[in-house]
Amino acid sequence: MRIGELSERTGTPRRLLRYYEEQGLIVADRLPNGYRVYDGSNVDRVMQIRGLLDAGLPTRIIKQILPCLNKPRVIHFPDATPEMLATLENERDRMTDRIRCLTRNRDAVAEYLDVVREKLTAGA
Amino acid sequence: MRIGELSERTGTPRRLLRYYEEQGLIVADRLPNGYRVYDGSNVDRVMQIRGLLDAGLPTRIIKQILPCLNKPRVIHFPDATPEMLATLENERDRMTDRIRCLTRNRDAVAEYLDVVREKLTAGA
DNA sequence: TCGAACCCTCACATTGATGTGAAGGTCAAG
DNA sequence: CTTGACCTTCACATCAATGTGAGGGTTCGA
Repeated sequence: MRIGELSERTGTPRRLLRYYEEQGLIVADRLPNGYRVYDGSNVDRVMQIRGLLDAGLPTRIIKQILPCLNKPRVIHFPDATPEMLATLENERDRMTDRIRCLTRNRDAVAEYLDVVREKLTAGA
Repeated sequence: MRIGELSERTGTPRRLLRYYEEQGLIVADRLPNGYRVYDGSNVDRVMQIRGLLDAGLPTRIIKQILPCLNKPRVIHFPDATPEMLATLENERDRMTDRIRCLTRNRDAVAEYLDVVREKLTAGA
């Protein structure tokens, strides 16, 4: 598929798909005329990128964790330098922190909503 | 305490504490000379704000969910307009999405690290 | 009374993720 | 062969979060 279809299927502006490519998050083949071509796997990939961006991770970090997520677990050991492993461990922990923070606050919001709903139905 | 101490205790630049105040996320009393004064509760509050910012929520949203998080559950019903409730429900769901995404990816990173560590200790 | 260490406001700069549009090439259908 | 819907690159604009520093007031201890 070309960029327009990927854009539609992921709900992502073309502009951003080019940006993600520029940042090294996705790669695109090119047709002889220069058009970008993508295969189906890019849809999931873009969704994942958007989710992580939305969760506060910068592209720089996303680029580093994406290679860990390939389903056929192929580990490129040249990438597995000690620094890289330290970075990944650090990111893993930061993600855990984020999850904790989000969970705590989401639960509080949810509880608030429950209480309000209860009052409203009782009072009406 | 004044802004310097709050800054130290939260690891947050003064500049940002003033910014959060400007955005309506925290309030500060003022000494006669104009200096900001804070009490201990602001430490937790600032930490919470930073956590949420780090998790990708914009100040605009944080400002809306913070009132739900007061421990003595005091619900200001003037705030509880239908639009506000809809906003909160929407945010709650978005937070749930973020949690899911982060959890999935964190687990993948963790698993990757486990595999690499295993290979390294076995191979060395 | 002076200097250090605070505090204030104001304002401009930067960074990352985006929006937007110009100027132009490609291609299929009428 | 032209029109419309694609695509390209390039570049400037915006927005939120943050950095940085100027210019100036306050407080306290030597």
